[in-house]
Amino acid sequence: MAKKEKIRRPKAEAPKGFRDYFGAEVTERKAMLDAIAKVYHLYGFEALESSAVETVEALGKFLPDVDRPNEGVFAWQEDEDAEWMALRYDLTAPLARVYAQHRNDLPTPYRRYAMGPVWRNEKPGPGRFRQFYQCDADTVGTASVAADAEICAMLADTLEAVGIARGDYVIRVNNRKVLNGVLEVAGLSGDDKERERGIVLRAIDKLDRLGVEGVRALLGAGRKDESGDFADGAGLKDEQISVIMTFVQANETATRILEKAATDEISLGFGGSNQIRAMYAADPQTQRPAGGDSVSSGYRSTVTLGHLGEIVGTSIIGLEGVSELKQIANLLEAQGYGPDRIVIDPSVVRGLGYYTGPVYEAELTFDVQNDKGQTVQFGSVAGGGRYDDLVTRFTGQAVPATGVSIGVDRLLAALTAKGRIDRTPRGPVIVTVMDRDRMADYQSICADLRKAGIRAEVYLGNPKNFGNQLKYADKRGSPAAIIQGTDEAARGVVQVKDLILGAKLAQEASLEEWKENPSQSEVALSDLVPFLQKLLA
RNA sequence: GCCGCCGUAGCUCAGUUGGUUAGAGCGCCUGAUUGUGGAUCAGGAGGUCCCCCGUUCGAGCCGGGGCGGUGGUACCA
Repeated sequence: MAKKEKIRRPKAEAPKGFRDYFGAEVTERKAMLDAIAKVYHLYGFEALESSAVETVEALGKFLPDVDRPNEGVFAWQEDEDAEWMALRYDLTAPLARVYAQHRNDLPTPYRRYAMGPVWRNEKPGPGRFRQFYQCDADTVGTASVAADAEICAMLADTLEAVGIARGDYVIRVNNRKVLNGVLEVAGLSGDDKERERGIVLRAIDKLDRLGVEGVRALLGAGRKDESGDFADGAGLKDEQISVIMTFVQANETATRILEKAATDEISLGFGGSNQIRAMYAADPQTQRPAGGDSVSSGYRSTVTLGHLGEIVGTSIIGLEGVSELKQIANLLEAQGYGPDRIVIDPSVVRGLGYYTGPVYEAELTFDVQNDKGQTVQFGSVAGGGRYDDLVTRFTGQAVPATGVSIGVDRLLAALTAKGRIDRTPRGPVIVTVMDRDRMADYQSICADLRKAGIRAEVYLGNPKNFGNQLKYADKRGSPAAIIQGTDEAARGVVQVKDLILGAKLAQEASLEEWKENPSQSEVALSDLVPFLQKLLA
């Protein structure tokens, strides 16, 4: 019999890896973007908004499979023979295209900032989405390390501008040239060693997670993890592995050198306090420099640079890298950005293949708890570096560039988890509807509030059940409700119900007490605006 | 991609050795109460038990396959 026809309904669900952002989430992010843009602008960078869609060809050769370009990116073809199009996966590749296209009209160096969503077609995870915001600043057209130093300084200013206190973050700087020098010493500089270099790079990047032995395994035969998955190794010889491991353990070695210096000083009858403090100016787990104290961190940087010089030996490129790091440190010091905030850290490599010089990364040094109360490793909130070959793809000419990218969503999540951002929604004042035929009066009250700059609205739902109107106001997080029945209207007054106070009383007081004290005041209509202004203050 | 765990109401989950009509809490809706939020009380709506095949007189439960989710790992321009 009239069995209900099965209607196939669409699932009301955002696609995997995507989500919706409500109210405060949107306004908070906008406030953060504005704060970041203000700093970028102050440093002389120009705004740029480029298209969200690019041709796959322009986006780059970083796609693993030309026949299936939607691996990792959202890409499509209009028809069989048409060009592949894709949503941008970062803001750097589009910048290279924009600069190449408009280079005759743009100043050199070209300094621009850009912000907006980017898309990646990858497996989503907790706190990891397929659409997220980036906020970048880049300088195109100069090879000077002063550009790199400037970006590091600006990154420090930016983090402080969005509410991260000095000491709650550290910016780590390294140089790909140092790593390339090490690879050269290990005999991995040939064009045919591309694959090995990639594995080495990624292995070093995982030091903090896999530990020294894990990295060593990846450099050699490979590594089988607890989940049963096997990762292919680079298959290097023992001598090669030990060269690279010396580099990998550079931070630990720096600690040991400082330790020895301290004991030597003490055995000679000196205090050795600077050496001891420098020894401890690092994360106890990873031995990565942690900033925080200018003198000891500076001392540590000097030791690290000296050690790096020894590792790269006679490699020209390696020595160049060490020298650039020294220059950057000096430039930053001169501007007042000491090693308490920006440190030299050889363990920073960044996974991306396109970096050619200095690379940098910003990390938060305070603990962040997740919803289960566990302390969670937050990783980096911003990163960047020098990429001298990206524009060359278009022009054929060498166009050096350097820049930084801030992961805005991550930064927001960290600040929210830390309680630095107040998430309690603040709703509008609700003008309730007591008499349905007096809507015009209510709208008029509401209009007066709006003219005075008070966020307000008239209840537009079904006014039959008055209780529902207050429930609505409650759900909106409204600070107050305005009530005016026939009685009040005749006397030219309104009832103002303080919902925040009321809710507080409801928790503490008994039912009877609460009913008797409705946290409500009668106010003359003419006094309503000043009354509310005082209440909302 | 690989490995493990999971899939029952909007949410969190029970569900006995395989047995009739699948339950609870929370949430939602209606009413007690068309002039007052919380609480209480009464009532109500809401399910292809992820899908398919098989075993069985009989499957939410057993077997096989698929799909989906999740955690780890790999990749991440």
